[in-house]
Amino acid sequence: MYAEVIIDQDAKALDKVFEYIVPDDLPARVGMRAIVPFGARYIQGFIVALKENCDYDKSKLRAISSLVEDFSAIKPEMLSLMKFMAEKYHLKLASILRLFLPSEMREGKVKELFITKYILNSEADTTLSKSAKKQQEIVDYLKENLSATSSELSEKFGASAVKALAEKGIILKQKEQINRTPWIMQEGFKKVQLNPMQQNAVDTIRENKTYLLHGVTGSGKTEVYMHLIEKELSKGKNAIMLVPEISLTPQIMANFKSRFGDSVALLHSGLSAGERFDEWKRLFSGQARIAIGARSAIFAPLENLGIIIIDEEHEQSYISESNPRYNTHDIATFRAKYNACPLLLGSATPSVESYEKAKKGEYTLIELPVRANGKDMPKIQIIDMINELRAGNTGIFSSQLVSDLAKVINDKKQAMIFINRRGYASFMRCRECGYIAKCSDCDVSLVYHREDNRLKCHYCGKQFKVLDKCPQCGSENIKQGAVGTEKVVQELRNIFPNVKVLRMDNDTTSTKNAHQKILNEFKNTLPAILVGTQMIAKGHDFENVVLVGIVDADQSLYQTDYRSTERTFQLITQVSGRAGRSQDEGKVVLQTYAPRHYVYKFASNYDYKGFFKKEENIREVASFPPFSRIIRVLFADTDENYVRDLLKLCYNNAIKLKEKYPNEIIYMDAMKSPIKRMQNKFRYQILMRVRLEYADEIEKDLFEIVDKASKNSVFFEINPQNLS
DNA sequence: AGCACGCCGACT
DNA sequence: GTCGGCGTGCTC
Repeated sequence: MYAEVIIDQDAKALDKVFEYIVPDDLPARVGMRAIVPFGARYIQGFIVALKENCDYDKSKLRAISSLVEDFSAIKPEMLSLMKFMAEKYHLKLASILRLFLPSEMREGKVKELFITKYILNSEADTTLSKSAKKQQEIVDYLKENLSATSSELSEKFGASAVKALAEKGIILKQKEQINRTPWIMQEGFKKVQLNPMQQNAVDTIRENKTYLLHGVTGSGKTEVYMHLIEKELSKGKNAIMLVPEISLTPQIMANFKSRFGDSVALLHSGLSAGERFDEWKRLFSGQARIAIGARSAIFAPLENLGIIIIDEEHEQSYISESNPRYNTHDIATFRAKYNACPLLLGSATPSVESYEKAKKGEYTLIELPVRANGKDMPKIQIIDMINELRAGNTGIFSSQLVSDLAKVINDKKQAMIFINRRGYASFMRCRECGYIAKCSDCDVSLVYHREDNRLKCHYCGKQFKVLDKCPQCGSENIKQGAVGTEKVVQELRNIFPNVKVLRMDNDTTSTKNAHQKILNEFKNTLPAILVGTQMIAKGHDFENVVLVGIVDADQSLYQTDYRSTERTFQLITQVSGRAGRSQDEGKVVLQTYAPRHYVYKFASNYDYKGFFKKEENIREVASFPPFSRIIRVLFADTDENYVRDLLKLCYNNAIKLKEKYPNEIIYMDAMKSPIKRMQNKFRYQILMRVRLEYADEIEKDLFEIVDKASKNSVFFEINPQNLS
């Protein structure tokens, strides 16, 4: 018997199958980890196939030395998934397999998945010498209790006595798989009665299809998820539910725990490596049957899936941006298909990509158009900041926002101020007329680069001189810049010196429980103002928040990628949902320098469909995804000359694709990456935008060209989230 | 990734 | 003369 083995090393030269002889007495099975001789040393590998014949030169074959565990850590589904991912993302096999195992099991670490128990050997003579007191105690103990775990015995009577008895054959080792605990619904949670629309959603979602659940904020999507999971569990199936990391708040986790008890495994960033492994183990052994977690939970070692749910499906965090790069939607689609189960994507603001698929019939659209509590969404008032400027207000806050804040404080209520600041890119804007510097070729905003004092397009690499005069109105008051959280807090304290102002952003939440601390303090203070970034946008329901201020909404609008408008819409909708959660009517004040931009019109009316239609049209006309595909090949290495040469070589070959696909390649160029150096690696890239019809073929050709030229240092990205 | 083999410079 | 620099190539 021969085995195909993938060496557990993340190197391109080793990214292939190696063949080994399986010794006759070795109980090797597909999916097991094995130790194999490799060159001059022994290393770990994964057995991905077993076969009767070998393809490699027989005389050169060596034999597997040993197995790491006596079970298959990689299940058949995951091996298929590995092939799928390798093909789709052009990733190394070993780097994919590593995603499937918790870090505790990585690189030689052997983990017990079974409890070792001891029982008395009924055939052995149990008479012991009088001096062996401890051993006698163990025998008596086992007579009483029939079996005990090895750790229990060692702890009570000492490891040496256990060992001695085992050697004499008086007690026997037994490996017992961790018991599958039946799913028991826990008491102590109130089962919510679904409204007819929710019930309809639950009833509809049962086929092996992808469903897009478009439910407005507060429409009770989570209840639908819970009912669906319950339904599948009662059929004996298992479930995966993905949520953005940020929504894995303690309250939400407690909710699921009380509802599903021990059958739920929660995978969140707060777990230590050991805890993470324990949860993995519970899923692997069938003890836990629901995996809830952020992106990587899609790789949960569950079989027999009954449903996969992706909540807030539009969230960026579902796309892995560091290698191995993958898109959770693709993985979920694969697993749902493999398990012949439904895939449910839920969102109040679906991504344009997903909604487009629903429109084309690829996904089945289900809508929850009303809030479960029957309340309207808070009213959104758009404030034209250019008018404020003209009126002589050069501050951060509009007079409307200041007076609304004053009222909130007077009423002893709370407000949230949301600052839309993502990344460090900043754009150049005319303070008089609101003009934004844009690329002449790409219709995306230019980014100001301080080092060389130039404006650059992150899509095509084209550079422009910094403007000293607005080309639209001639004003010289044109600057680049964004407002920071600190500045907002400072100004609030100036205006309202006696009011508690809390700040929540990356800087203030770096320590472990800072997050919760700030939220608790906010919750217990009346009146109070919470200032924050994306972080405060979701999940937290404070019943006393009656006002939400969005300062500088344009920040995400003028970021340099085609998804920025979409993101702005999503953000406004999400942030607005924070106001007026209880009996009081809420209000949102949205400040912008571009009040007539379509995104504000649609967002302020909560008109997702209208927004989608407009956005879809723009993308189609401009040939951006989902009507095209963006391919980015990133070259990164510590040796700048090496990467530059590599880029040149690849580009010179890739340019020939233009002849092969004259009408399919919309755009193609090579350039330095916007962030030229990262982690001591110099970064260059080839950027392409191609039509969908031949996108797969072009991608494949590109893979081939790059593979031929390089041993390493190359990463591929499809429709990247950002181009840094 | 590691490790061996291999062909040119300054050292006991 | 040789110890060792790391370039190139291979590992089933």
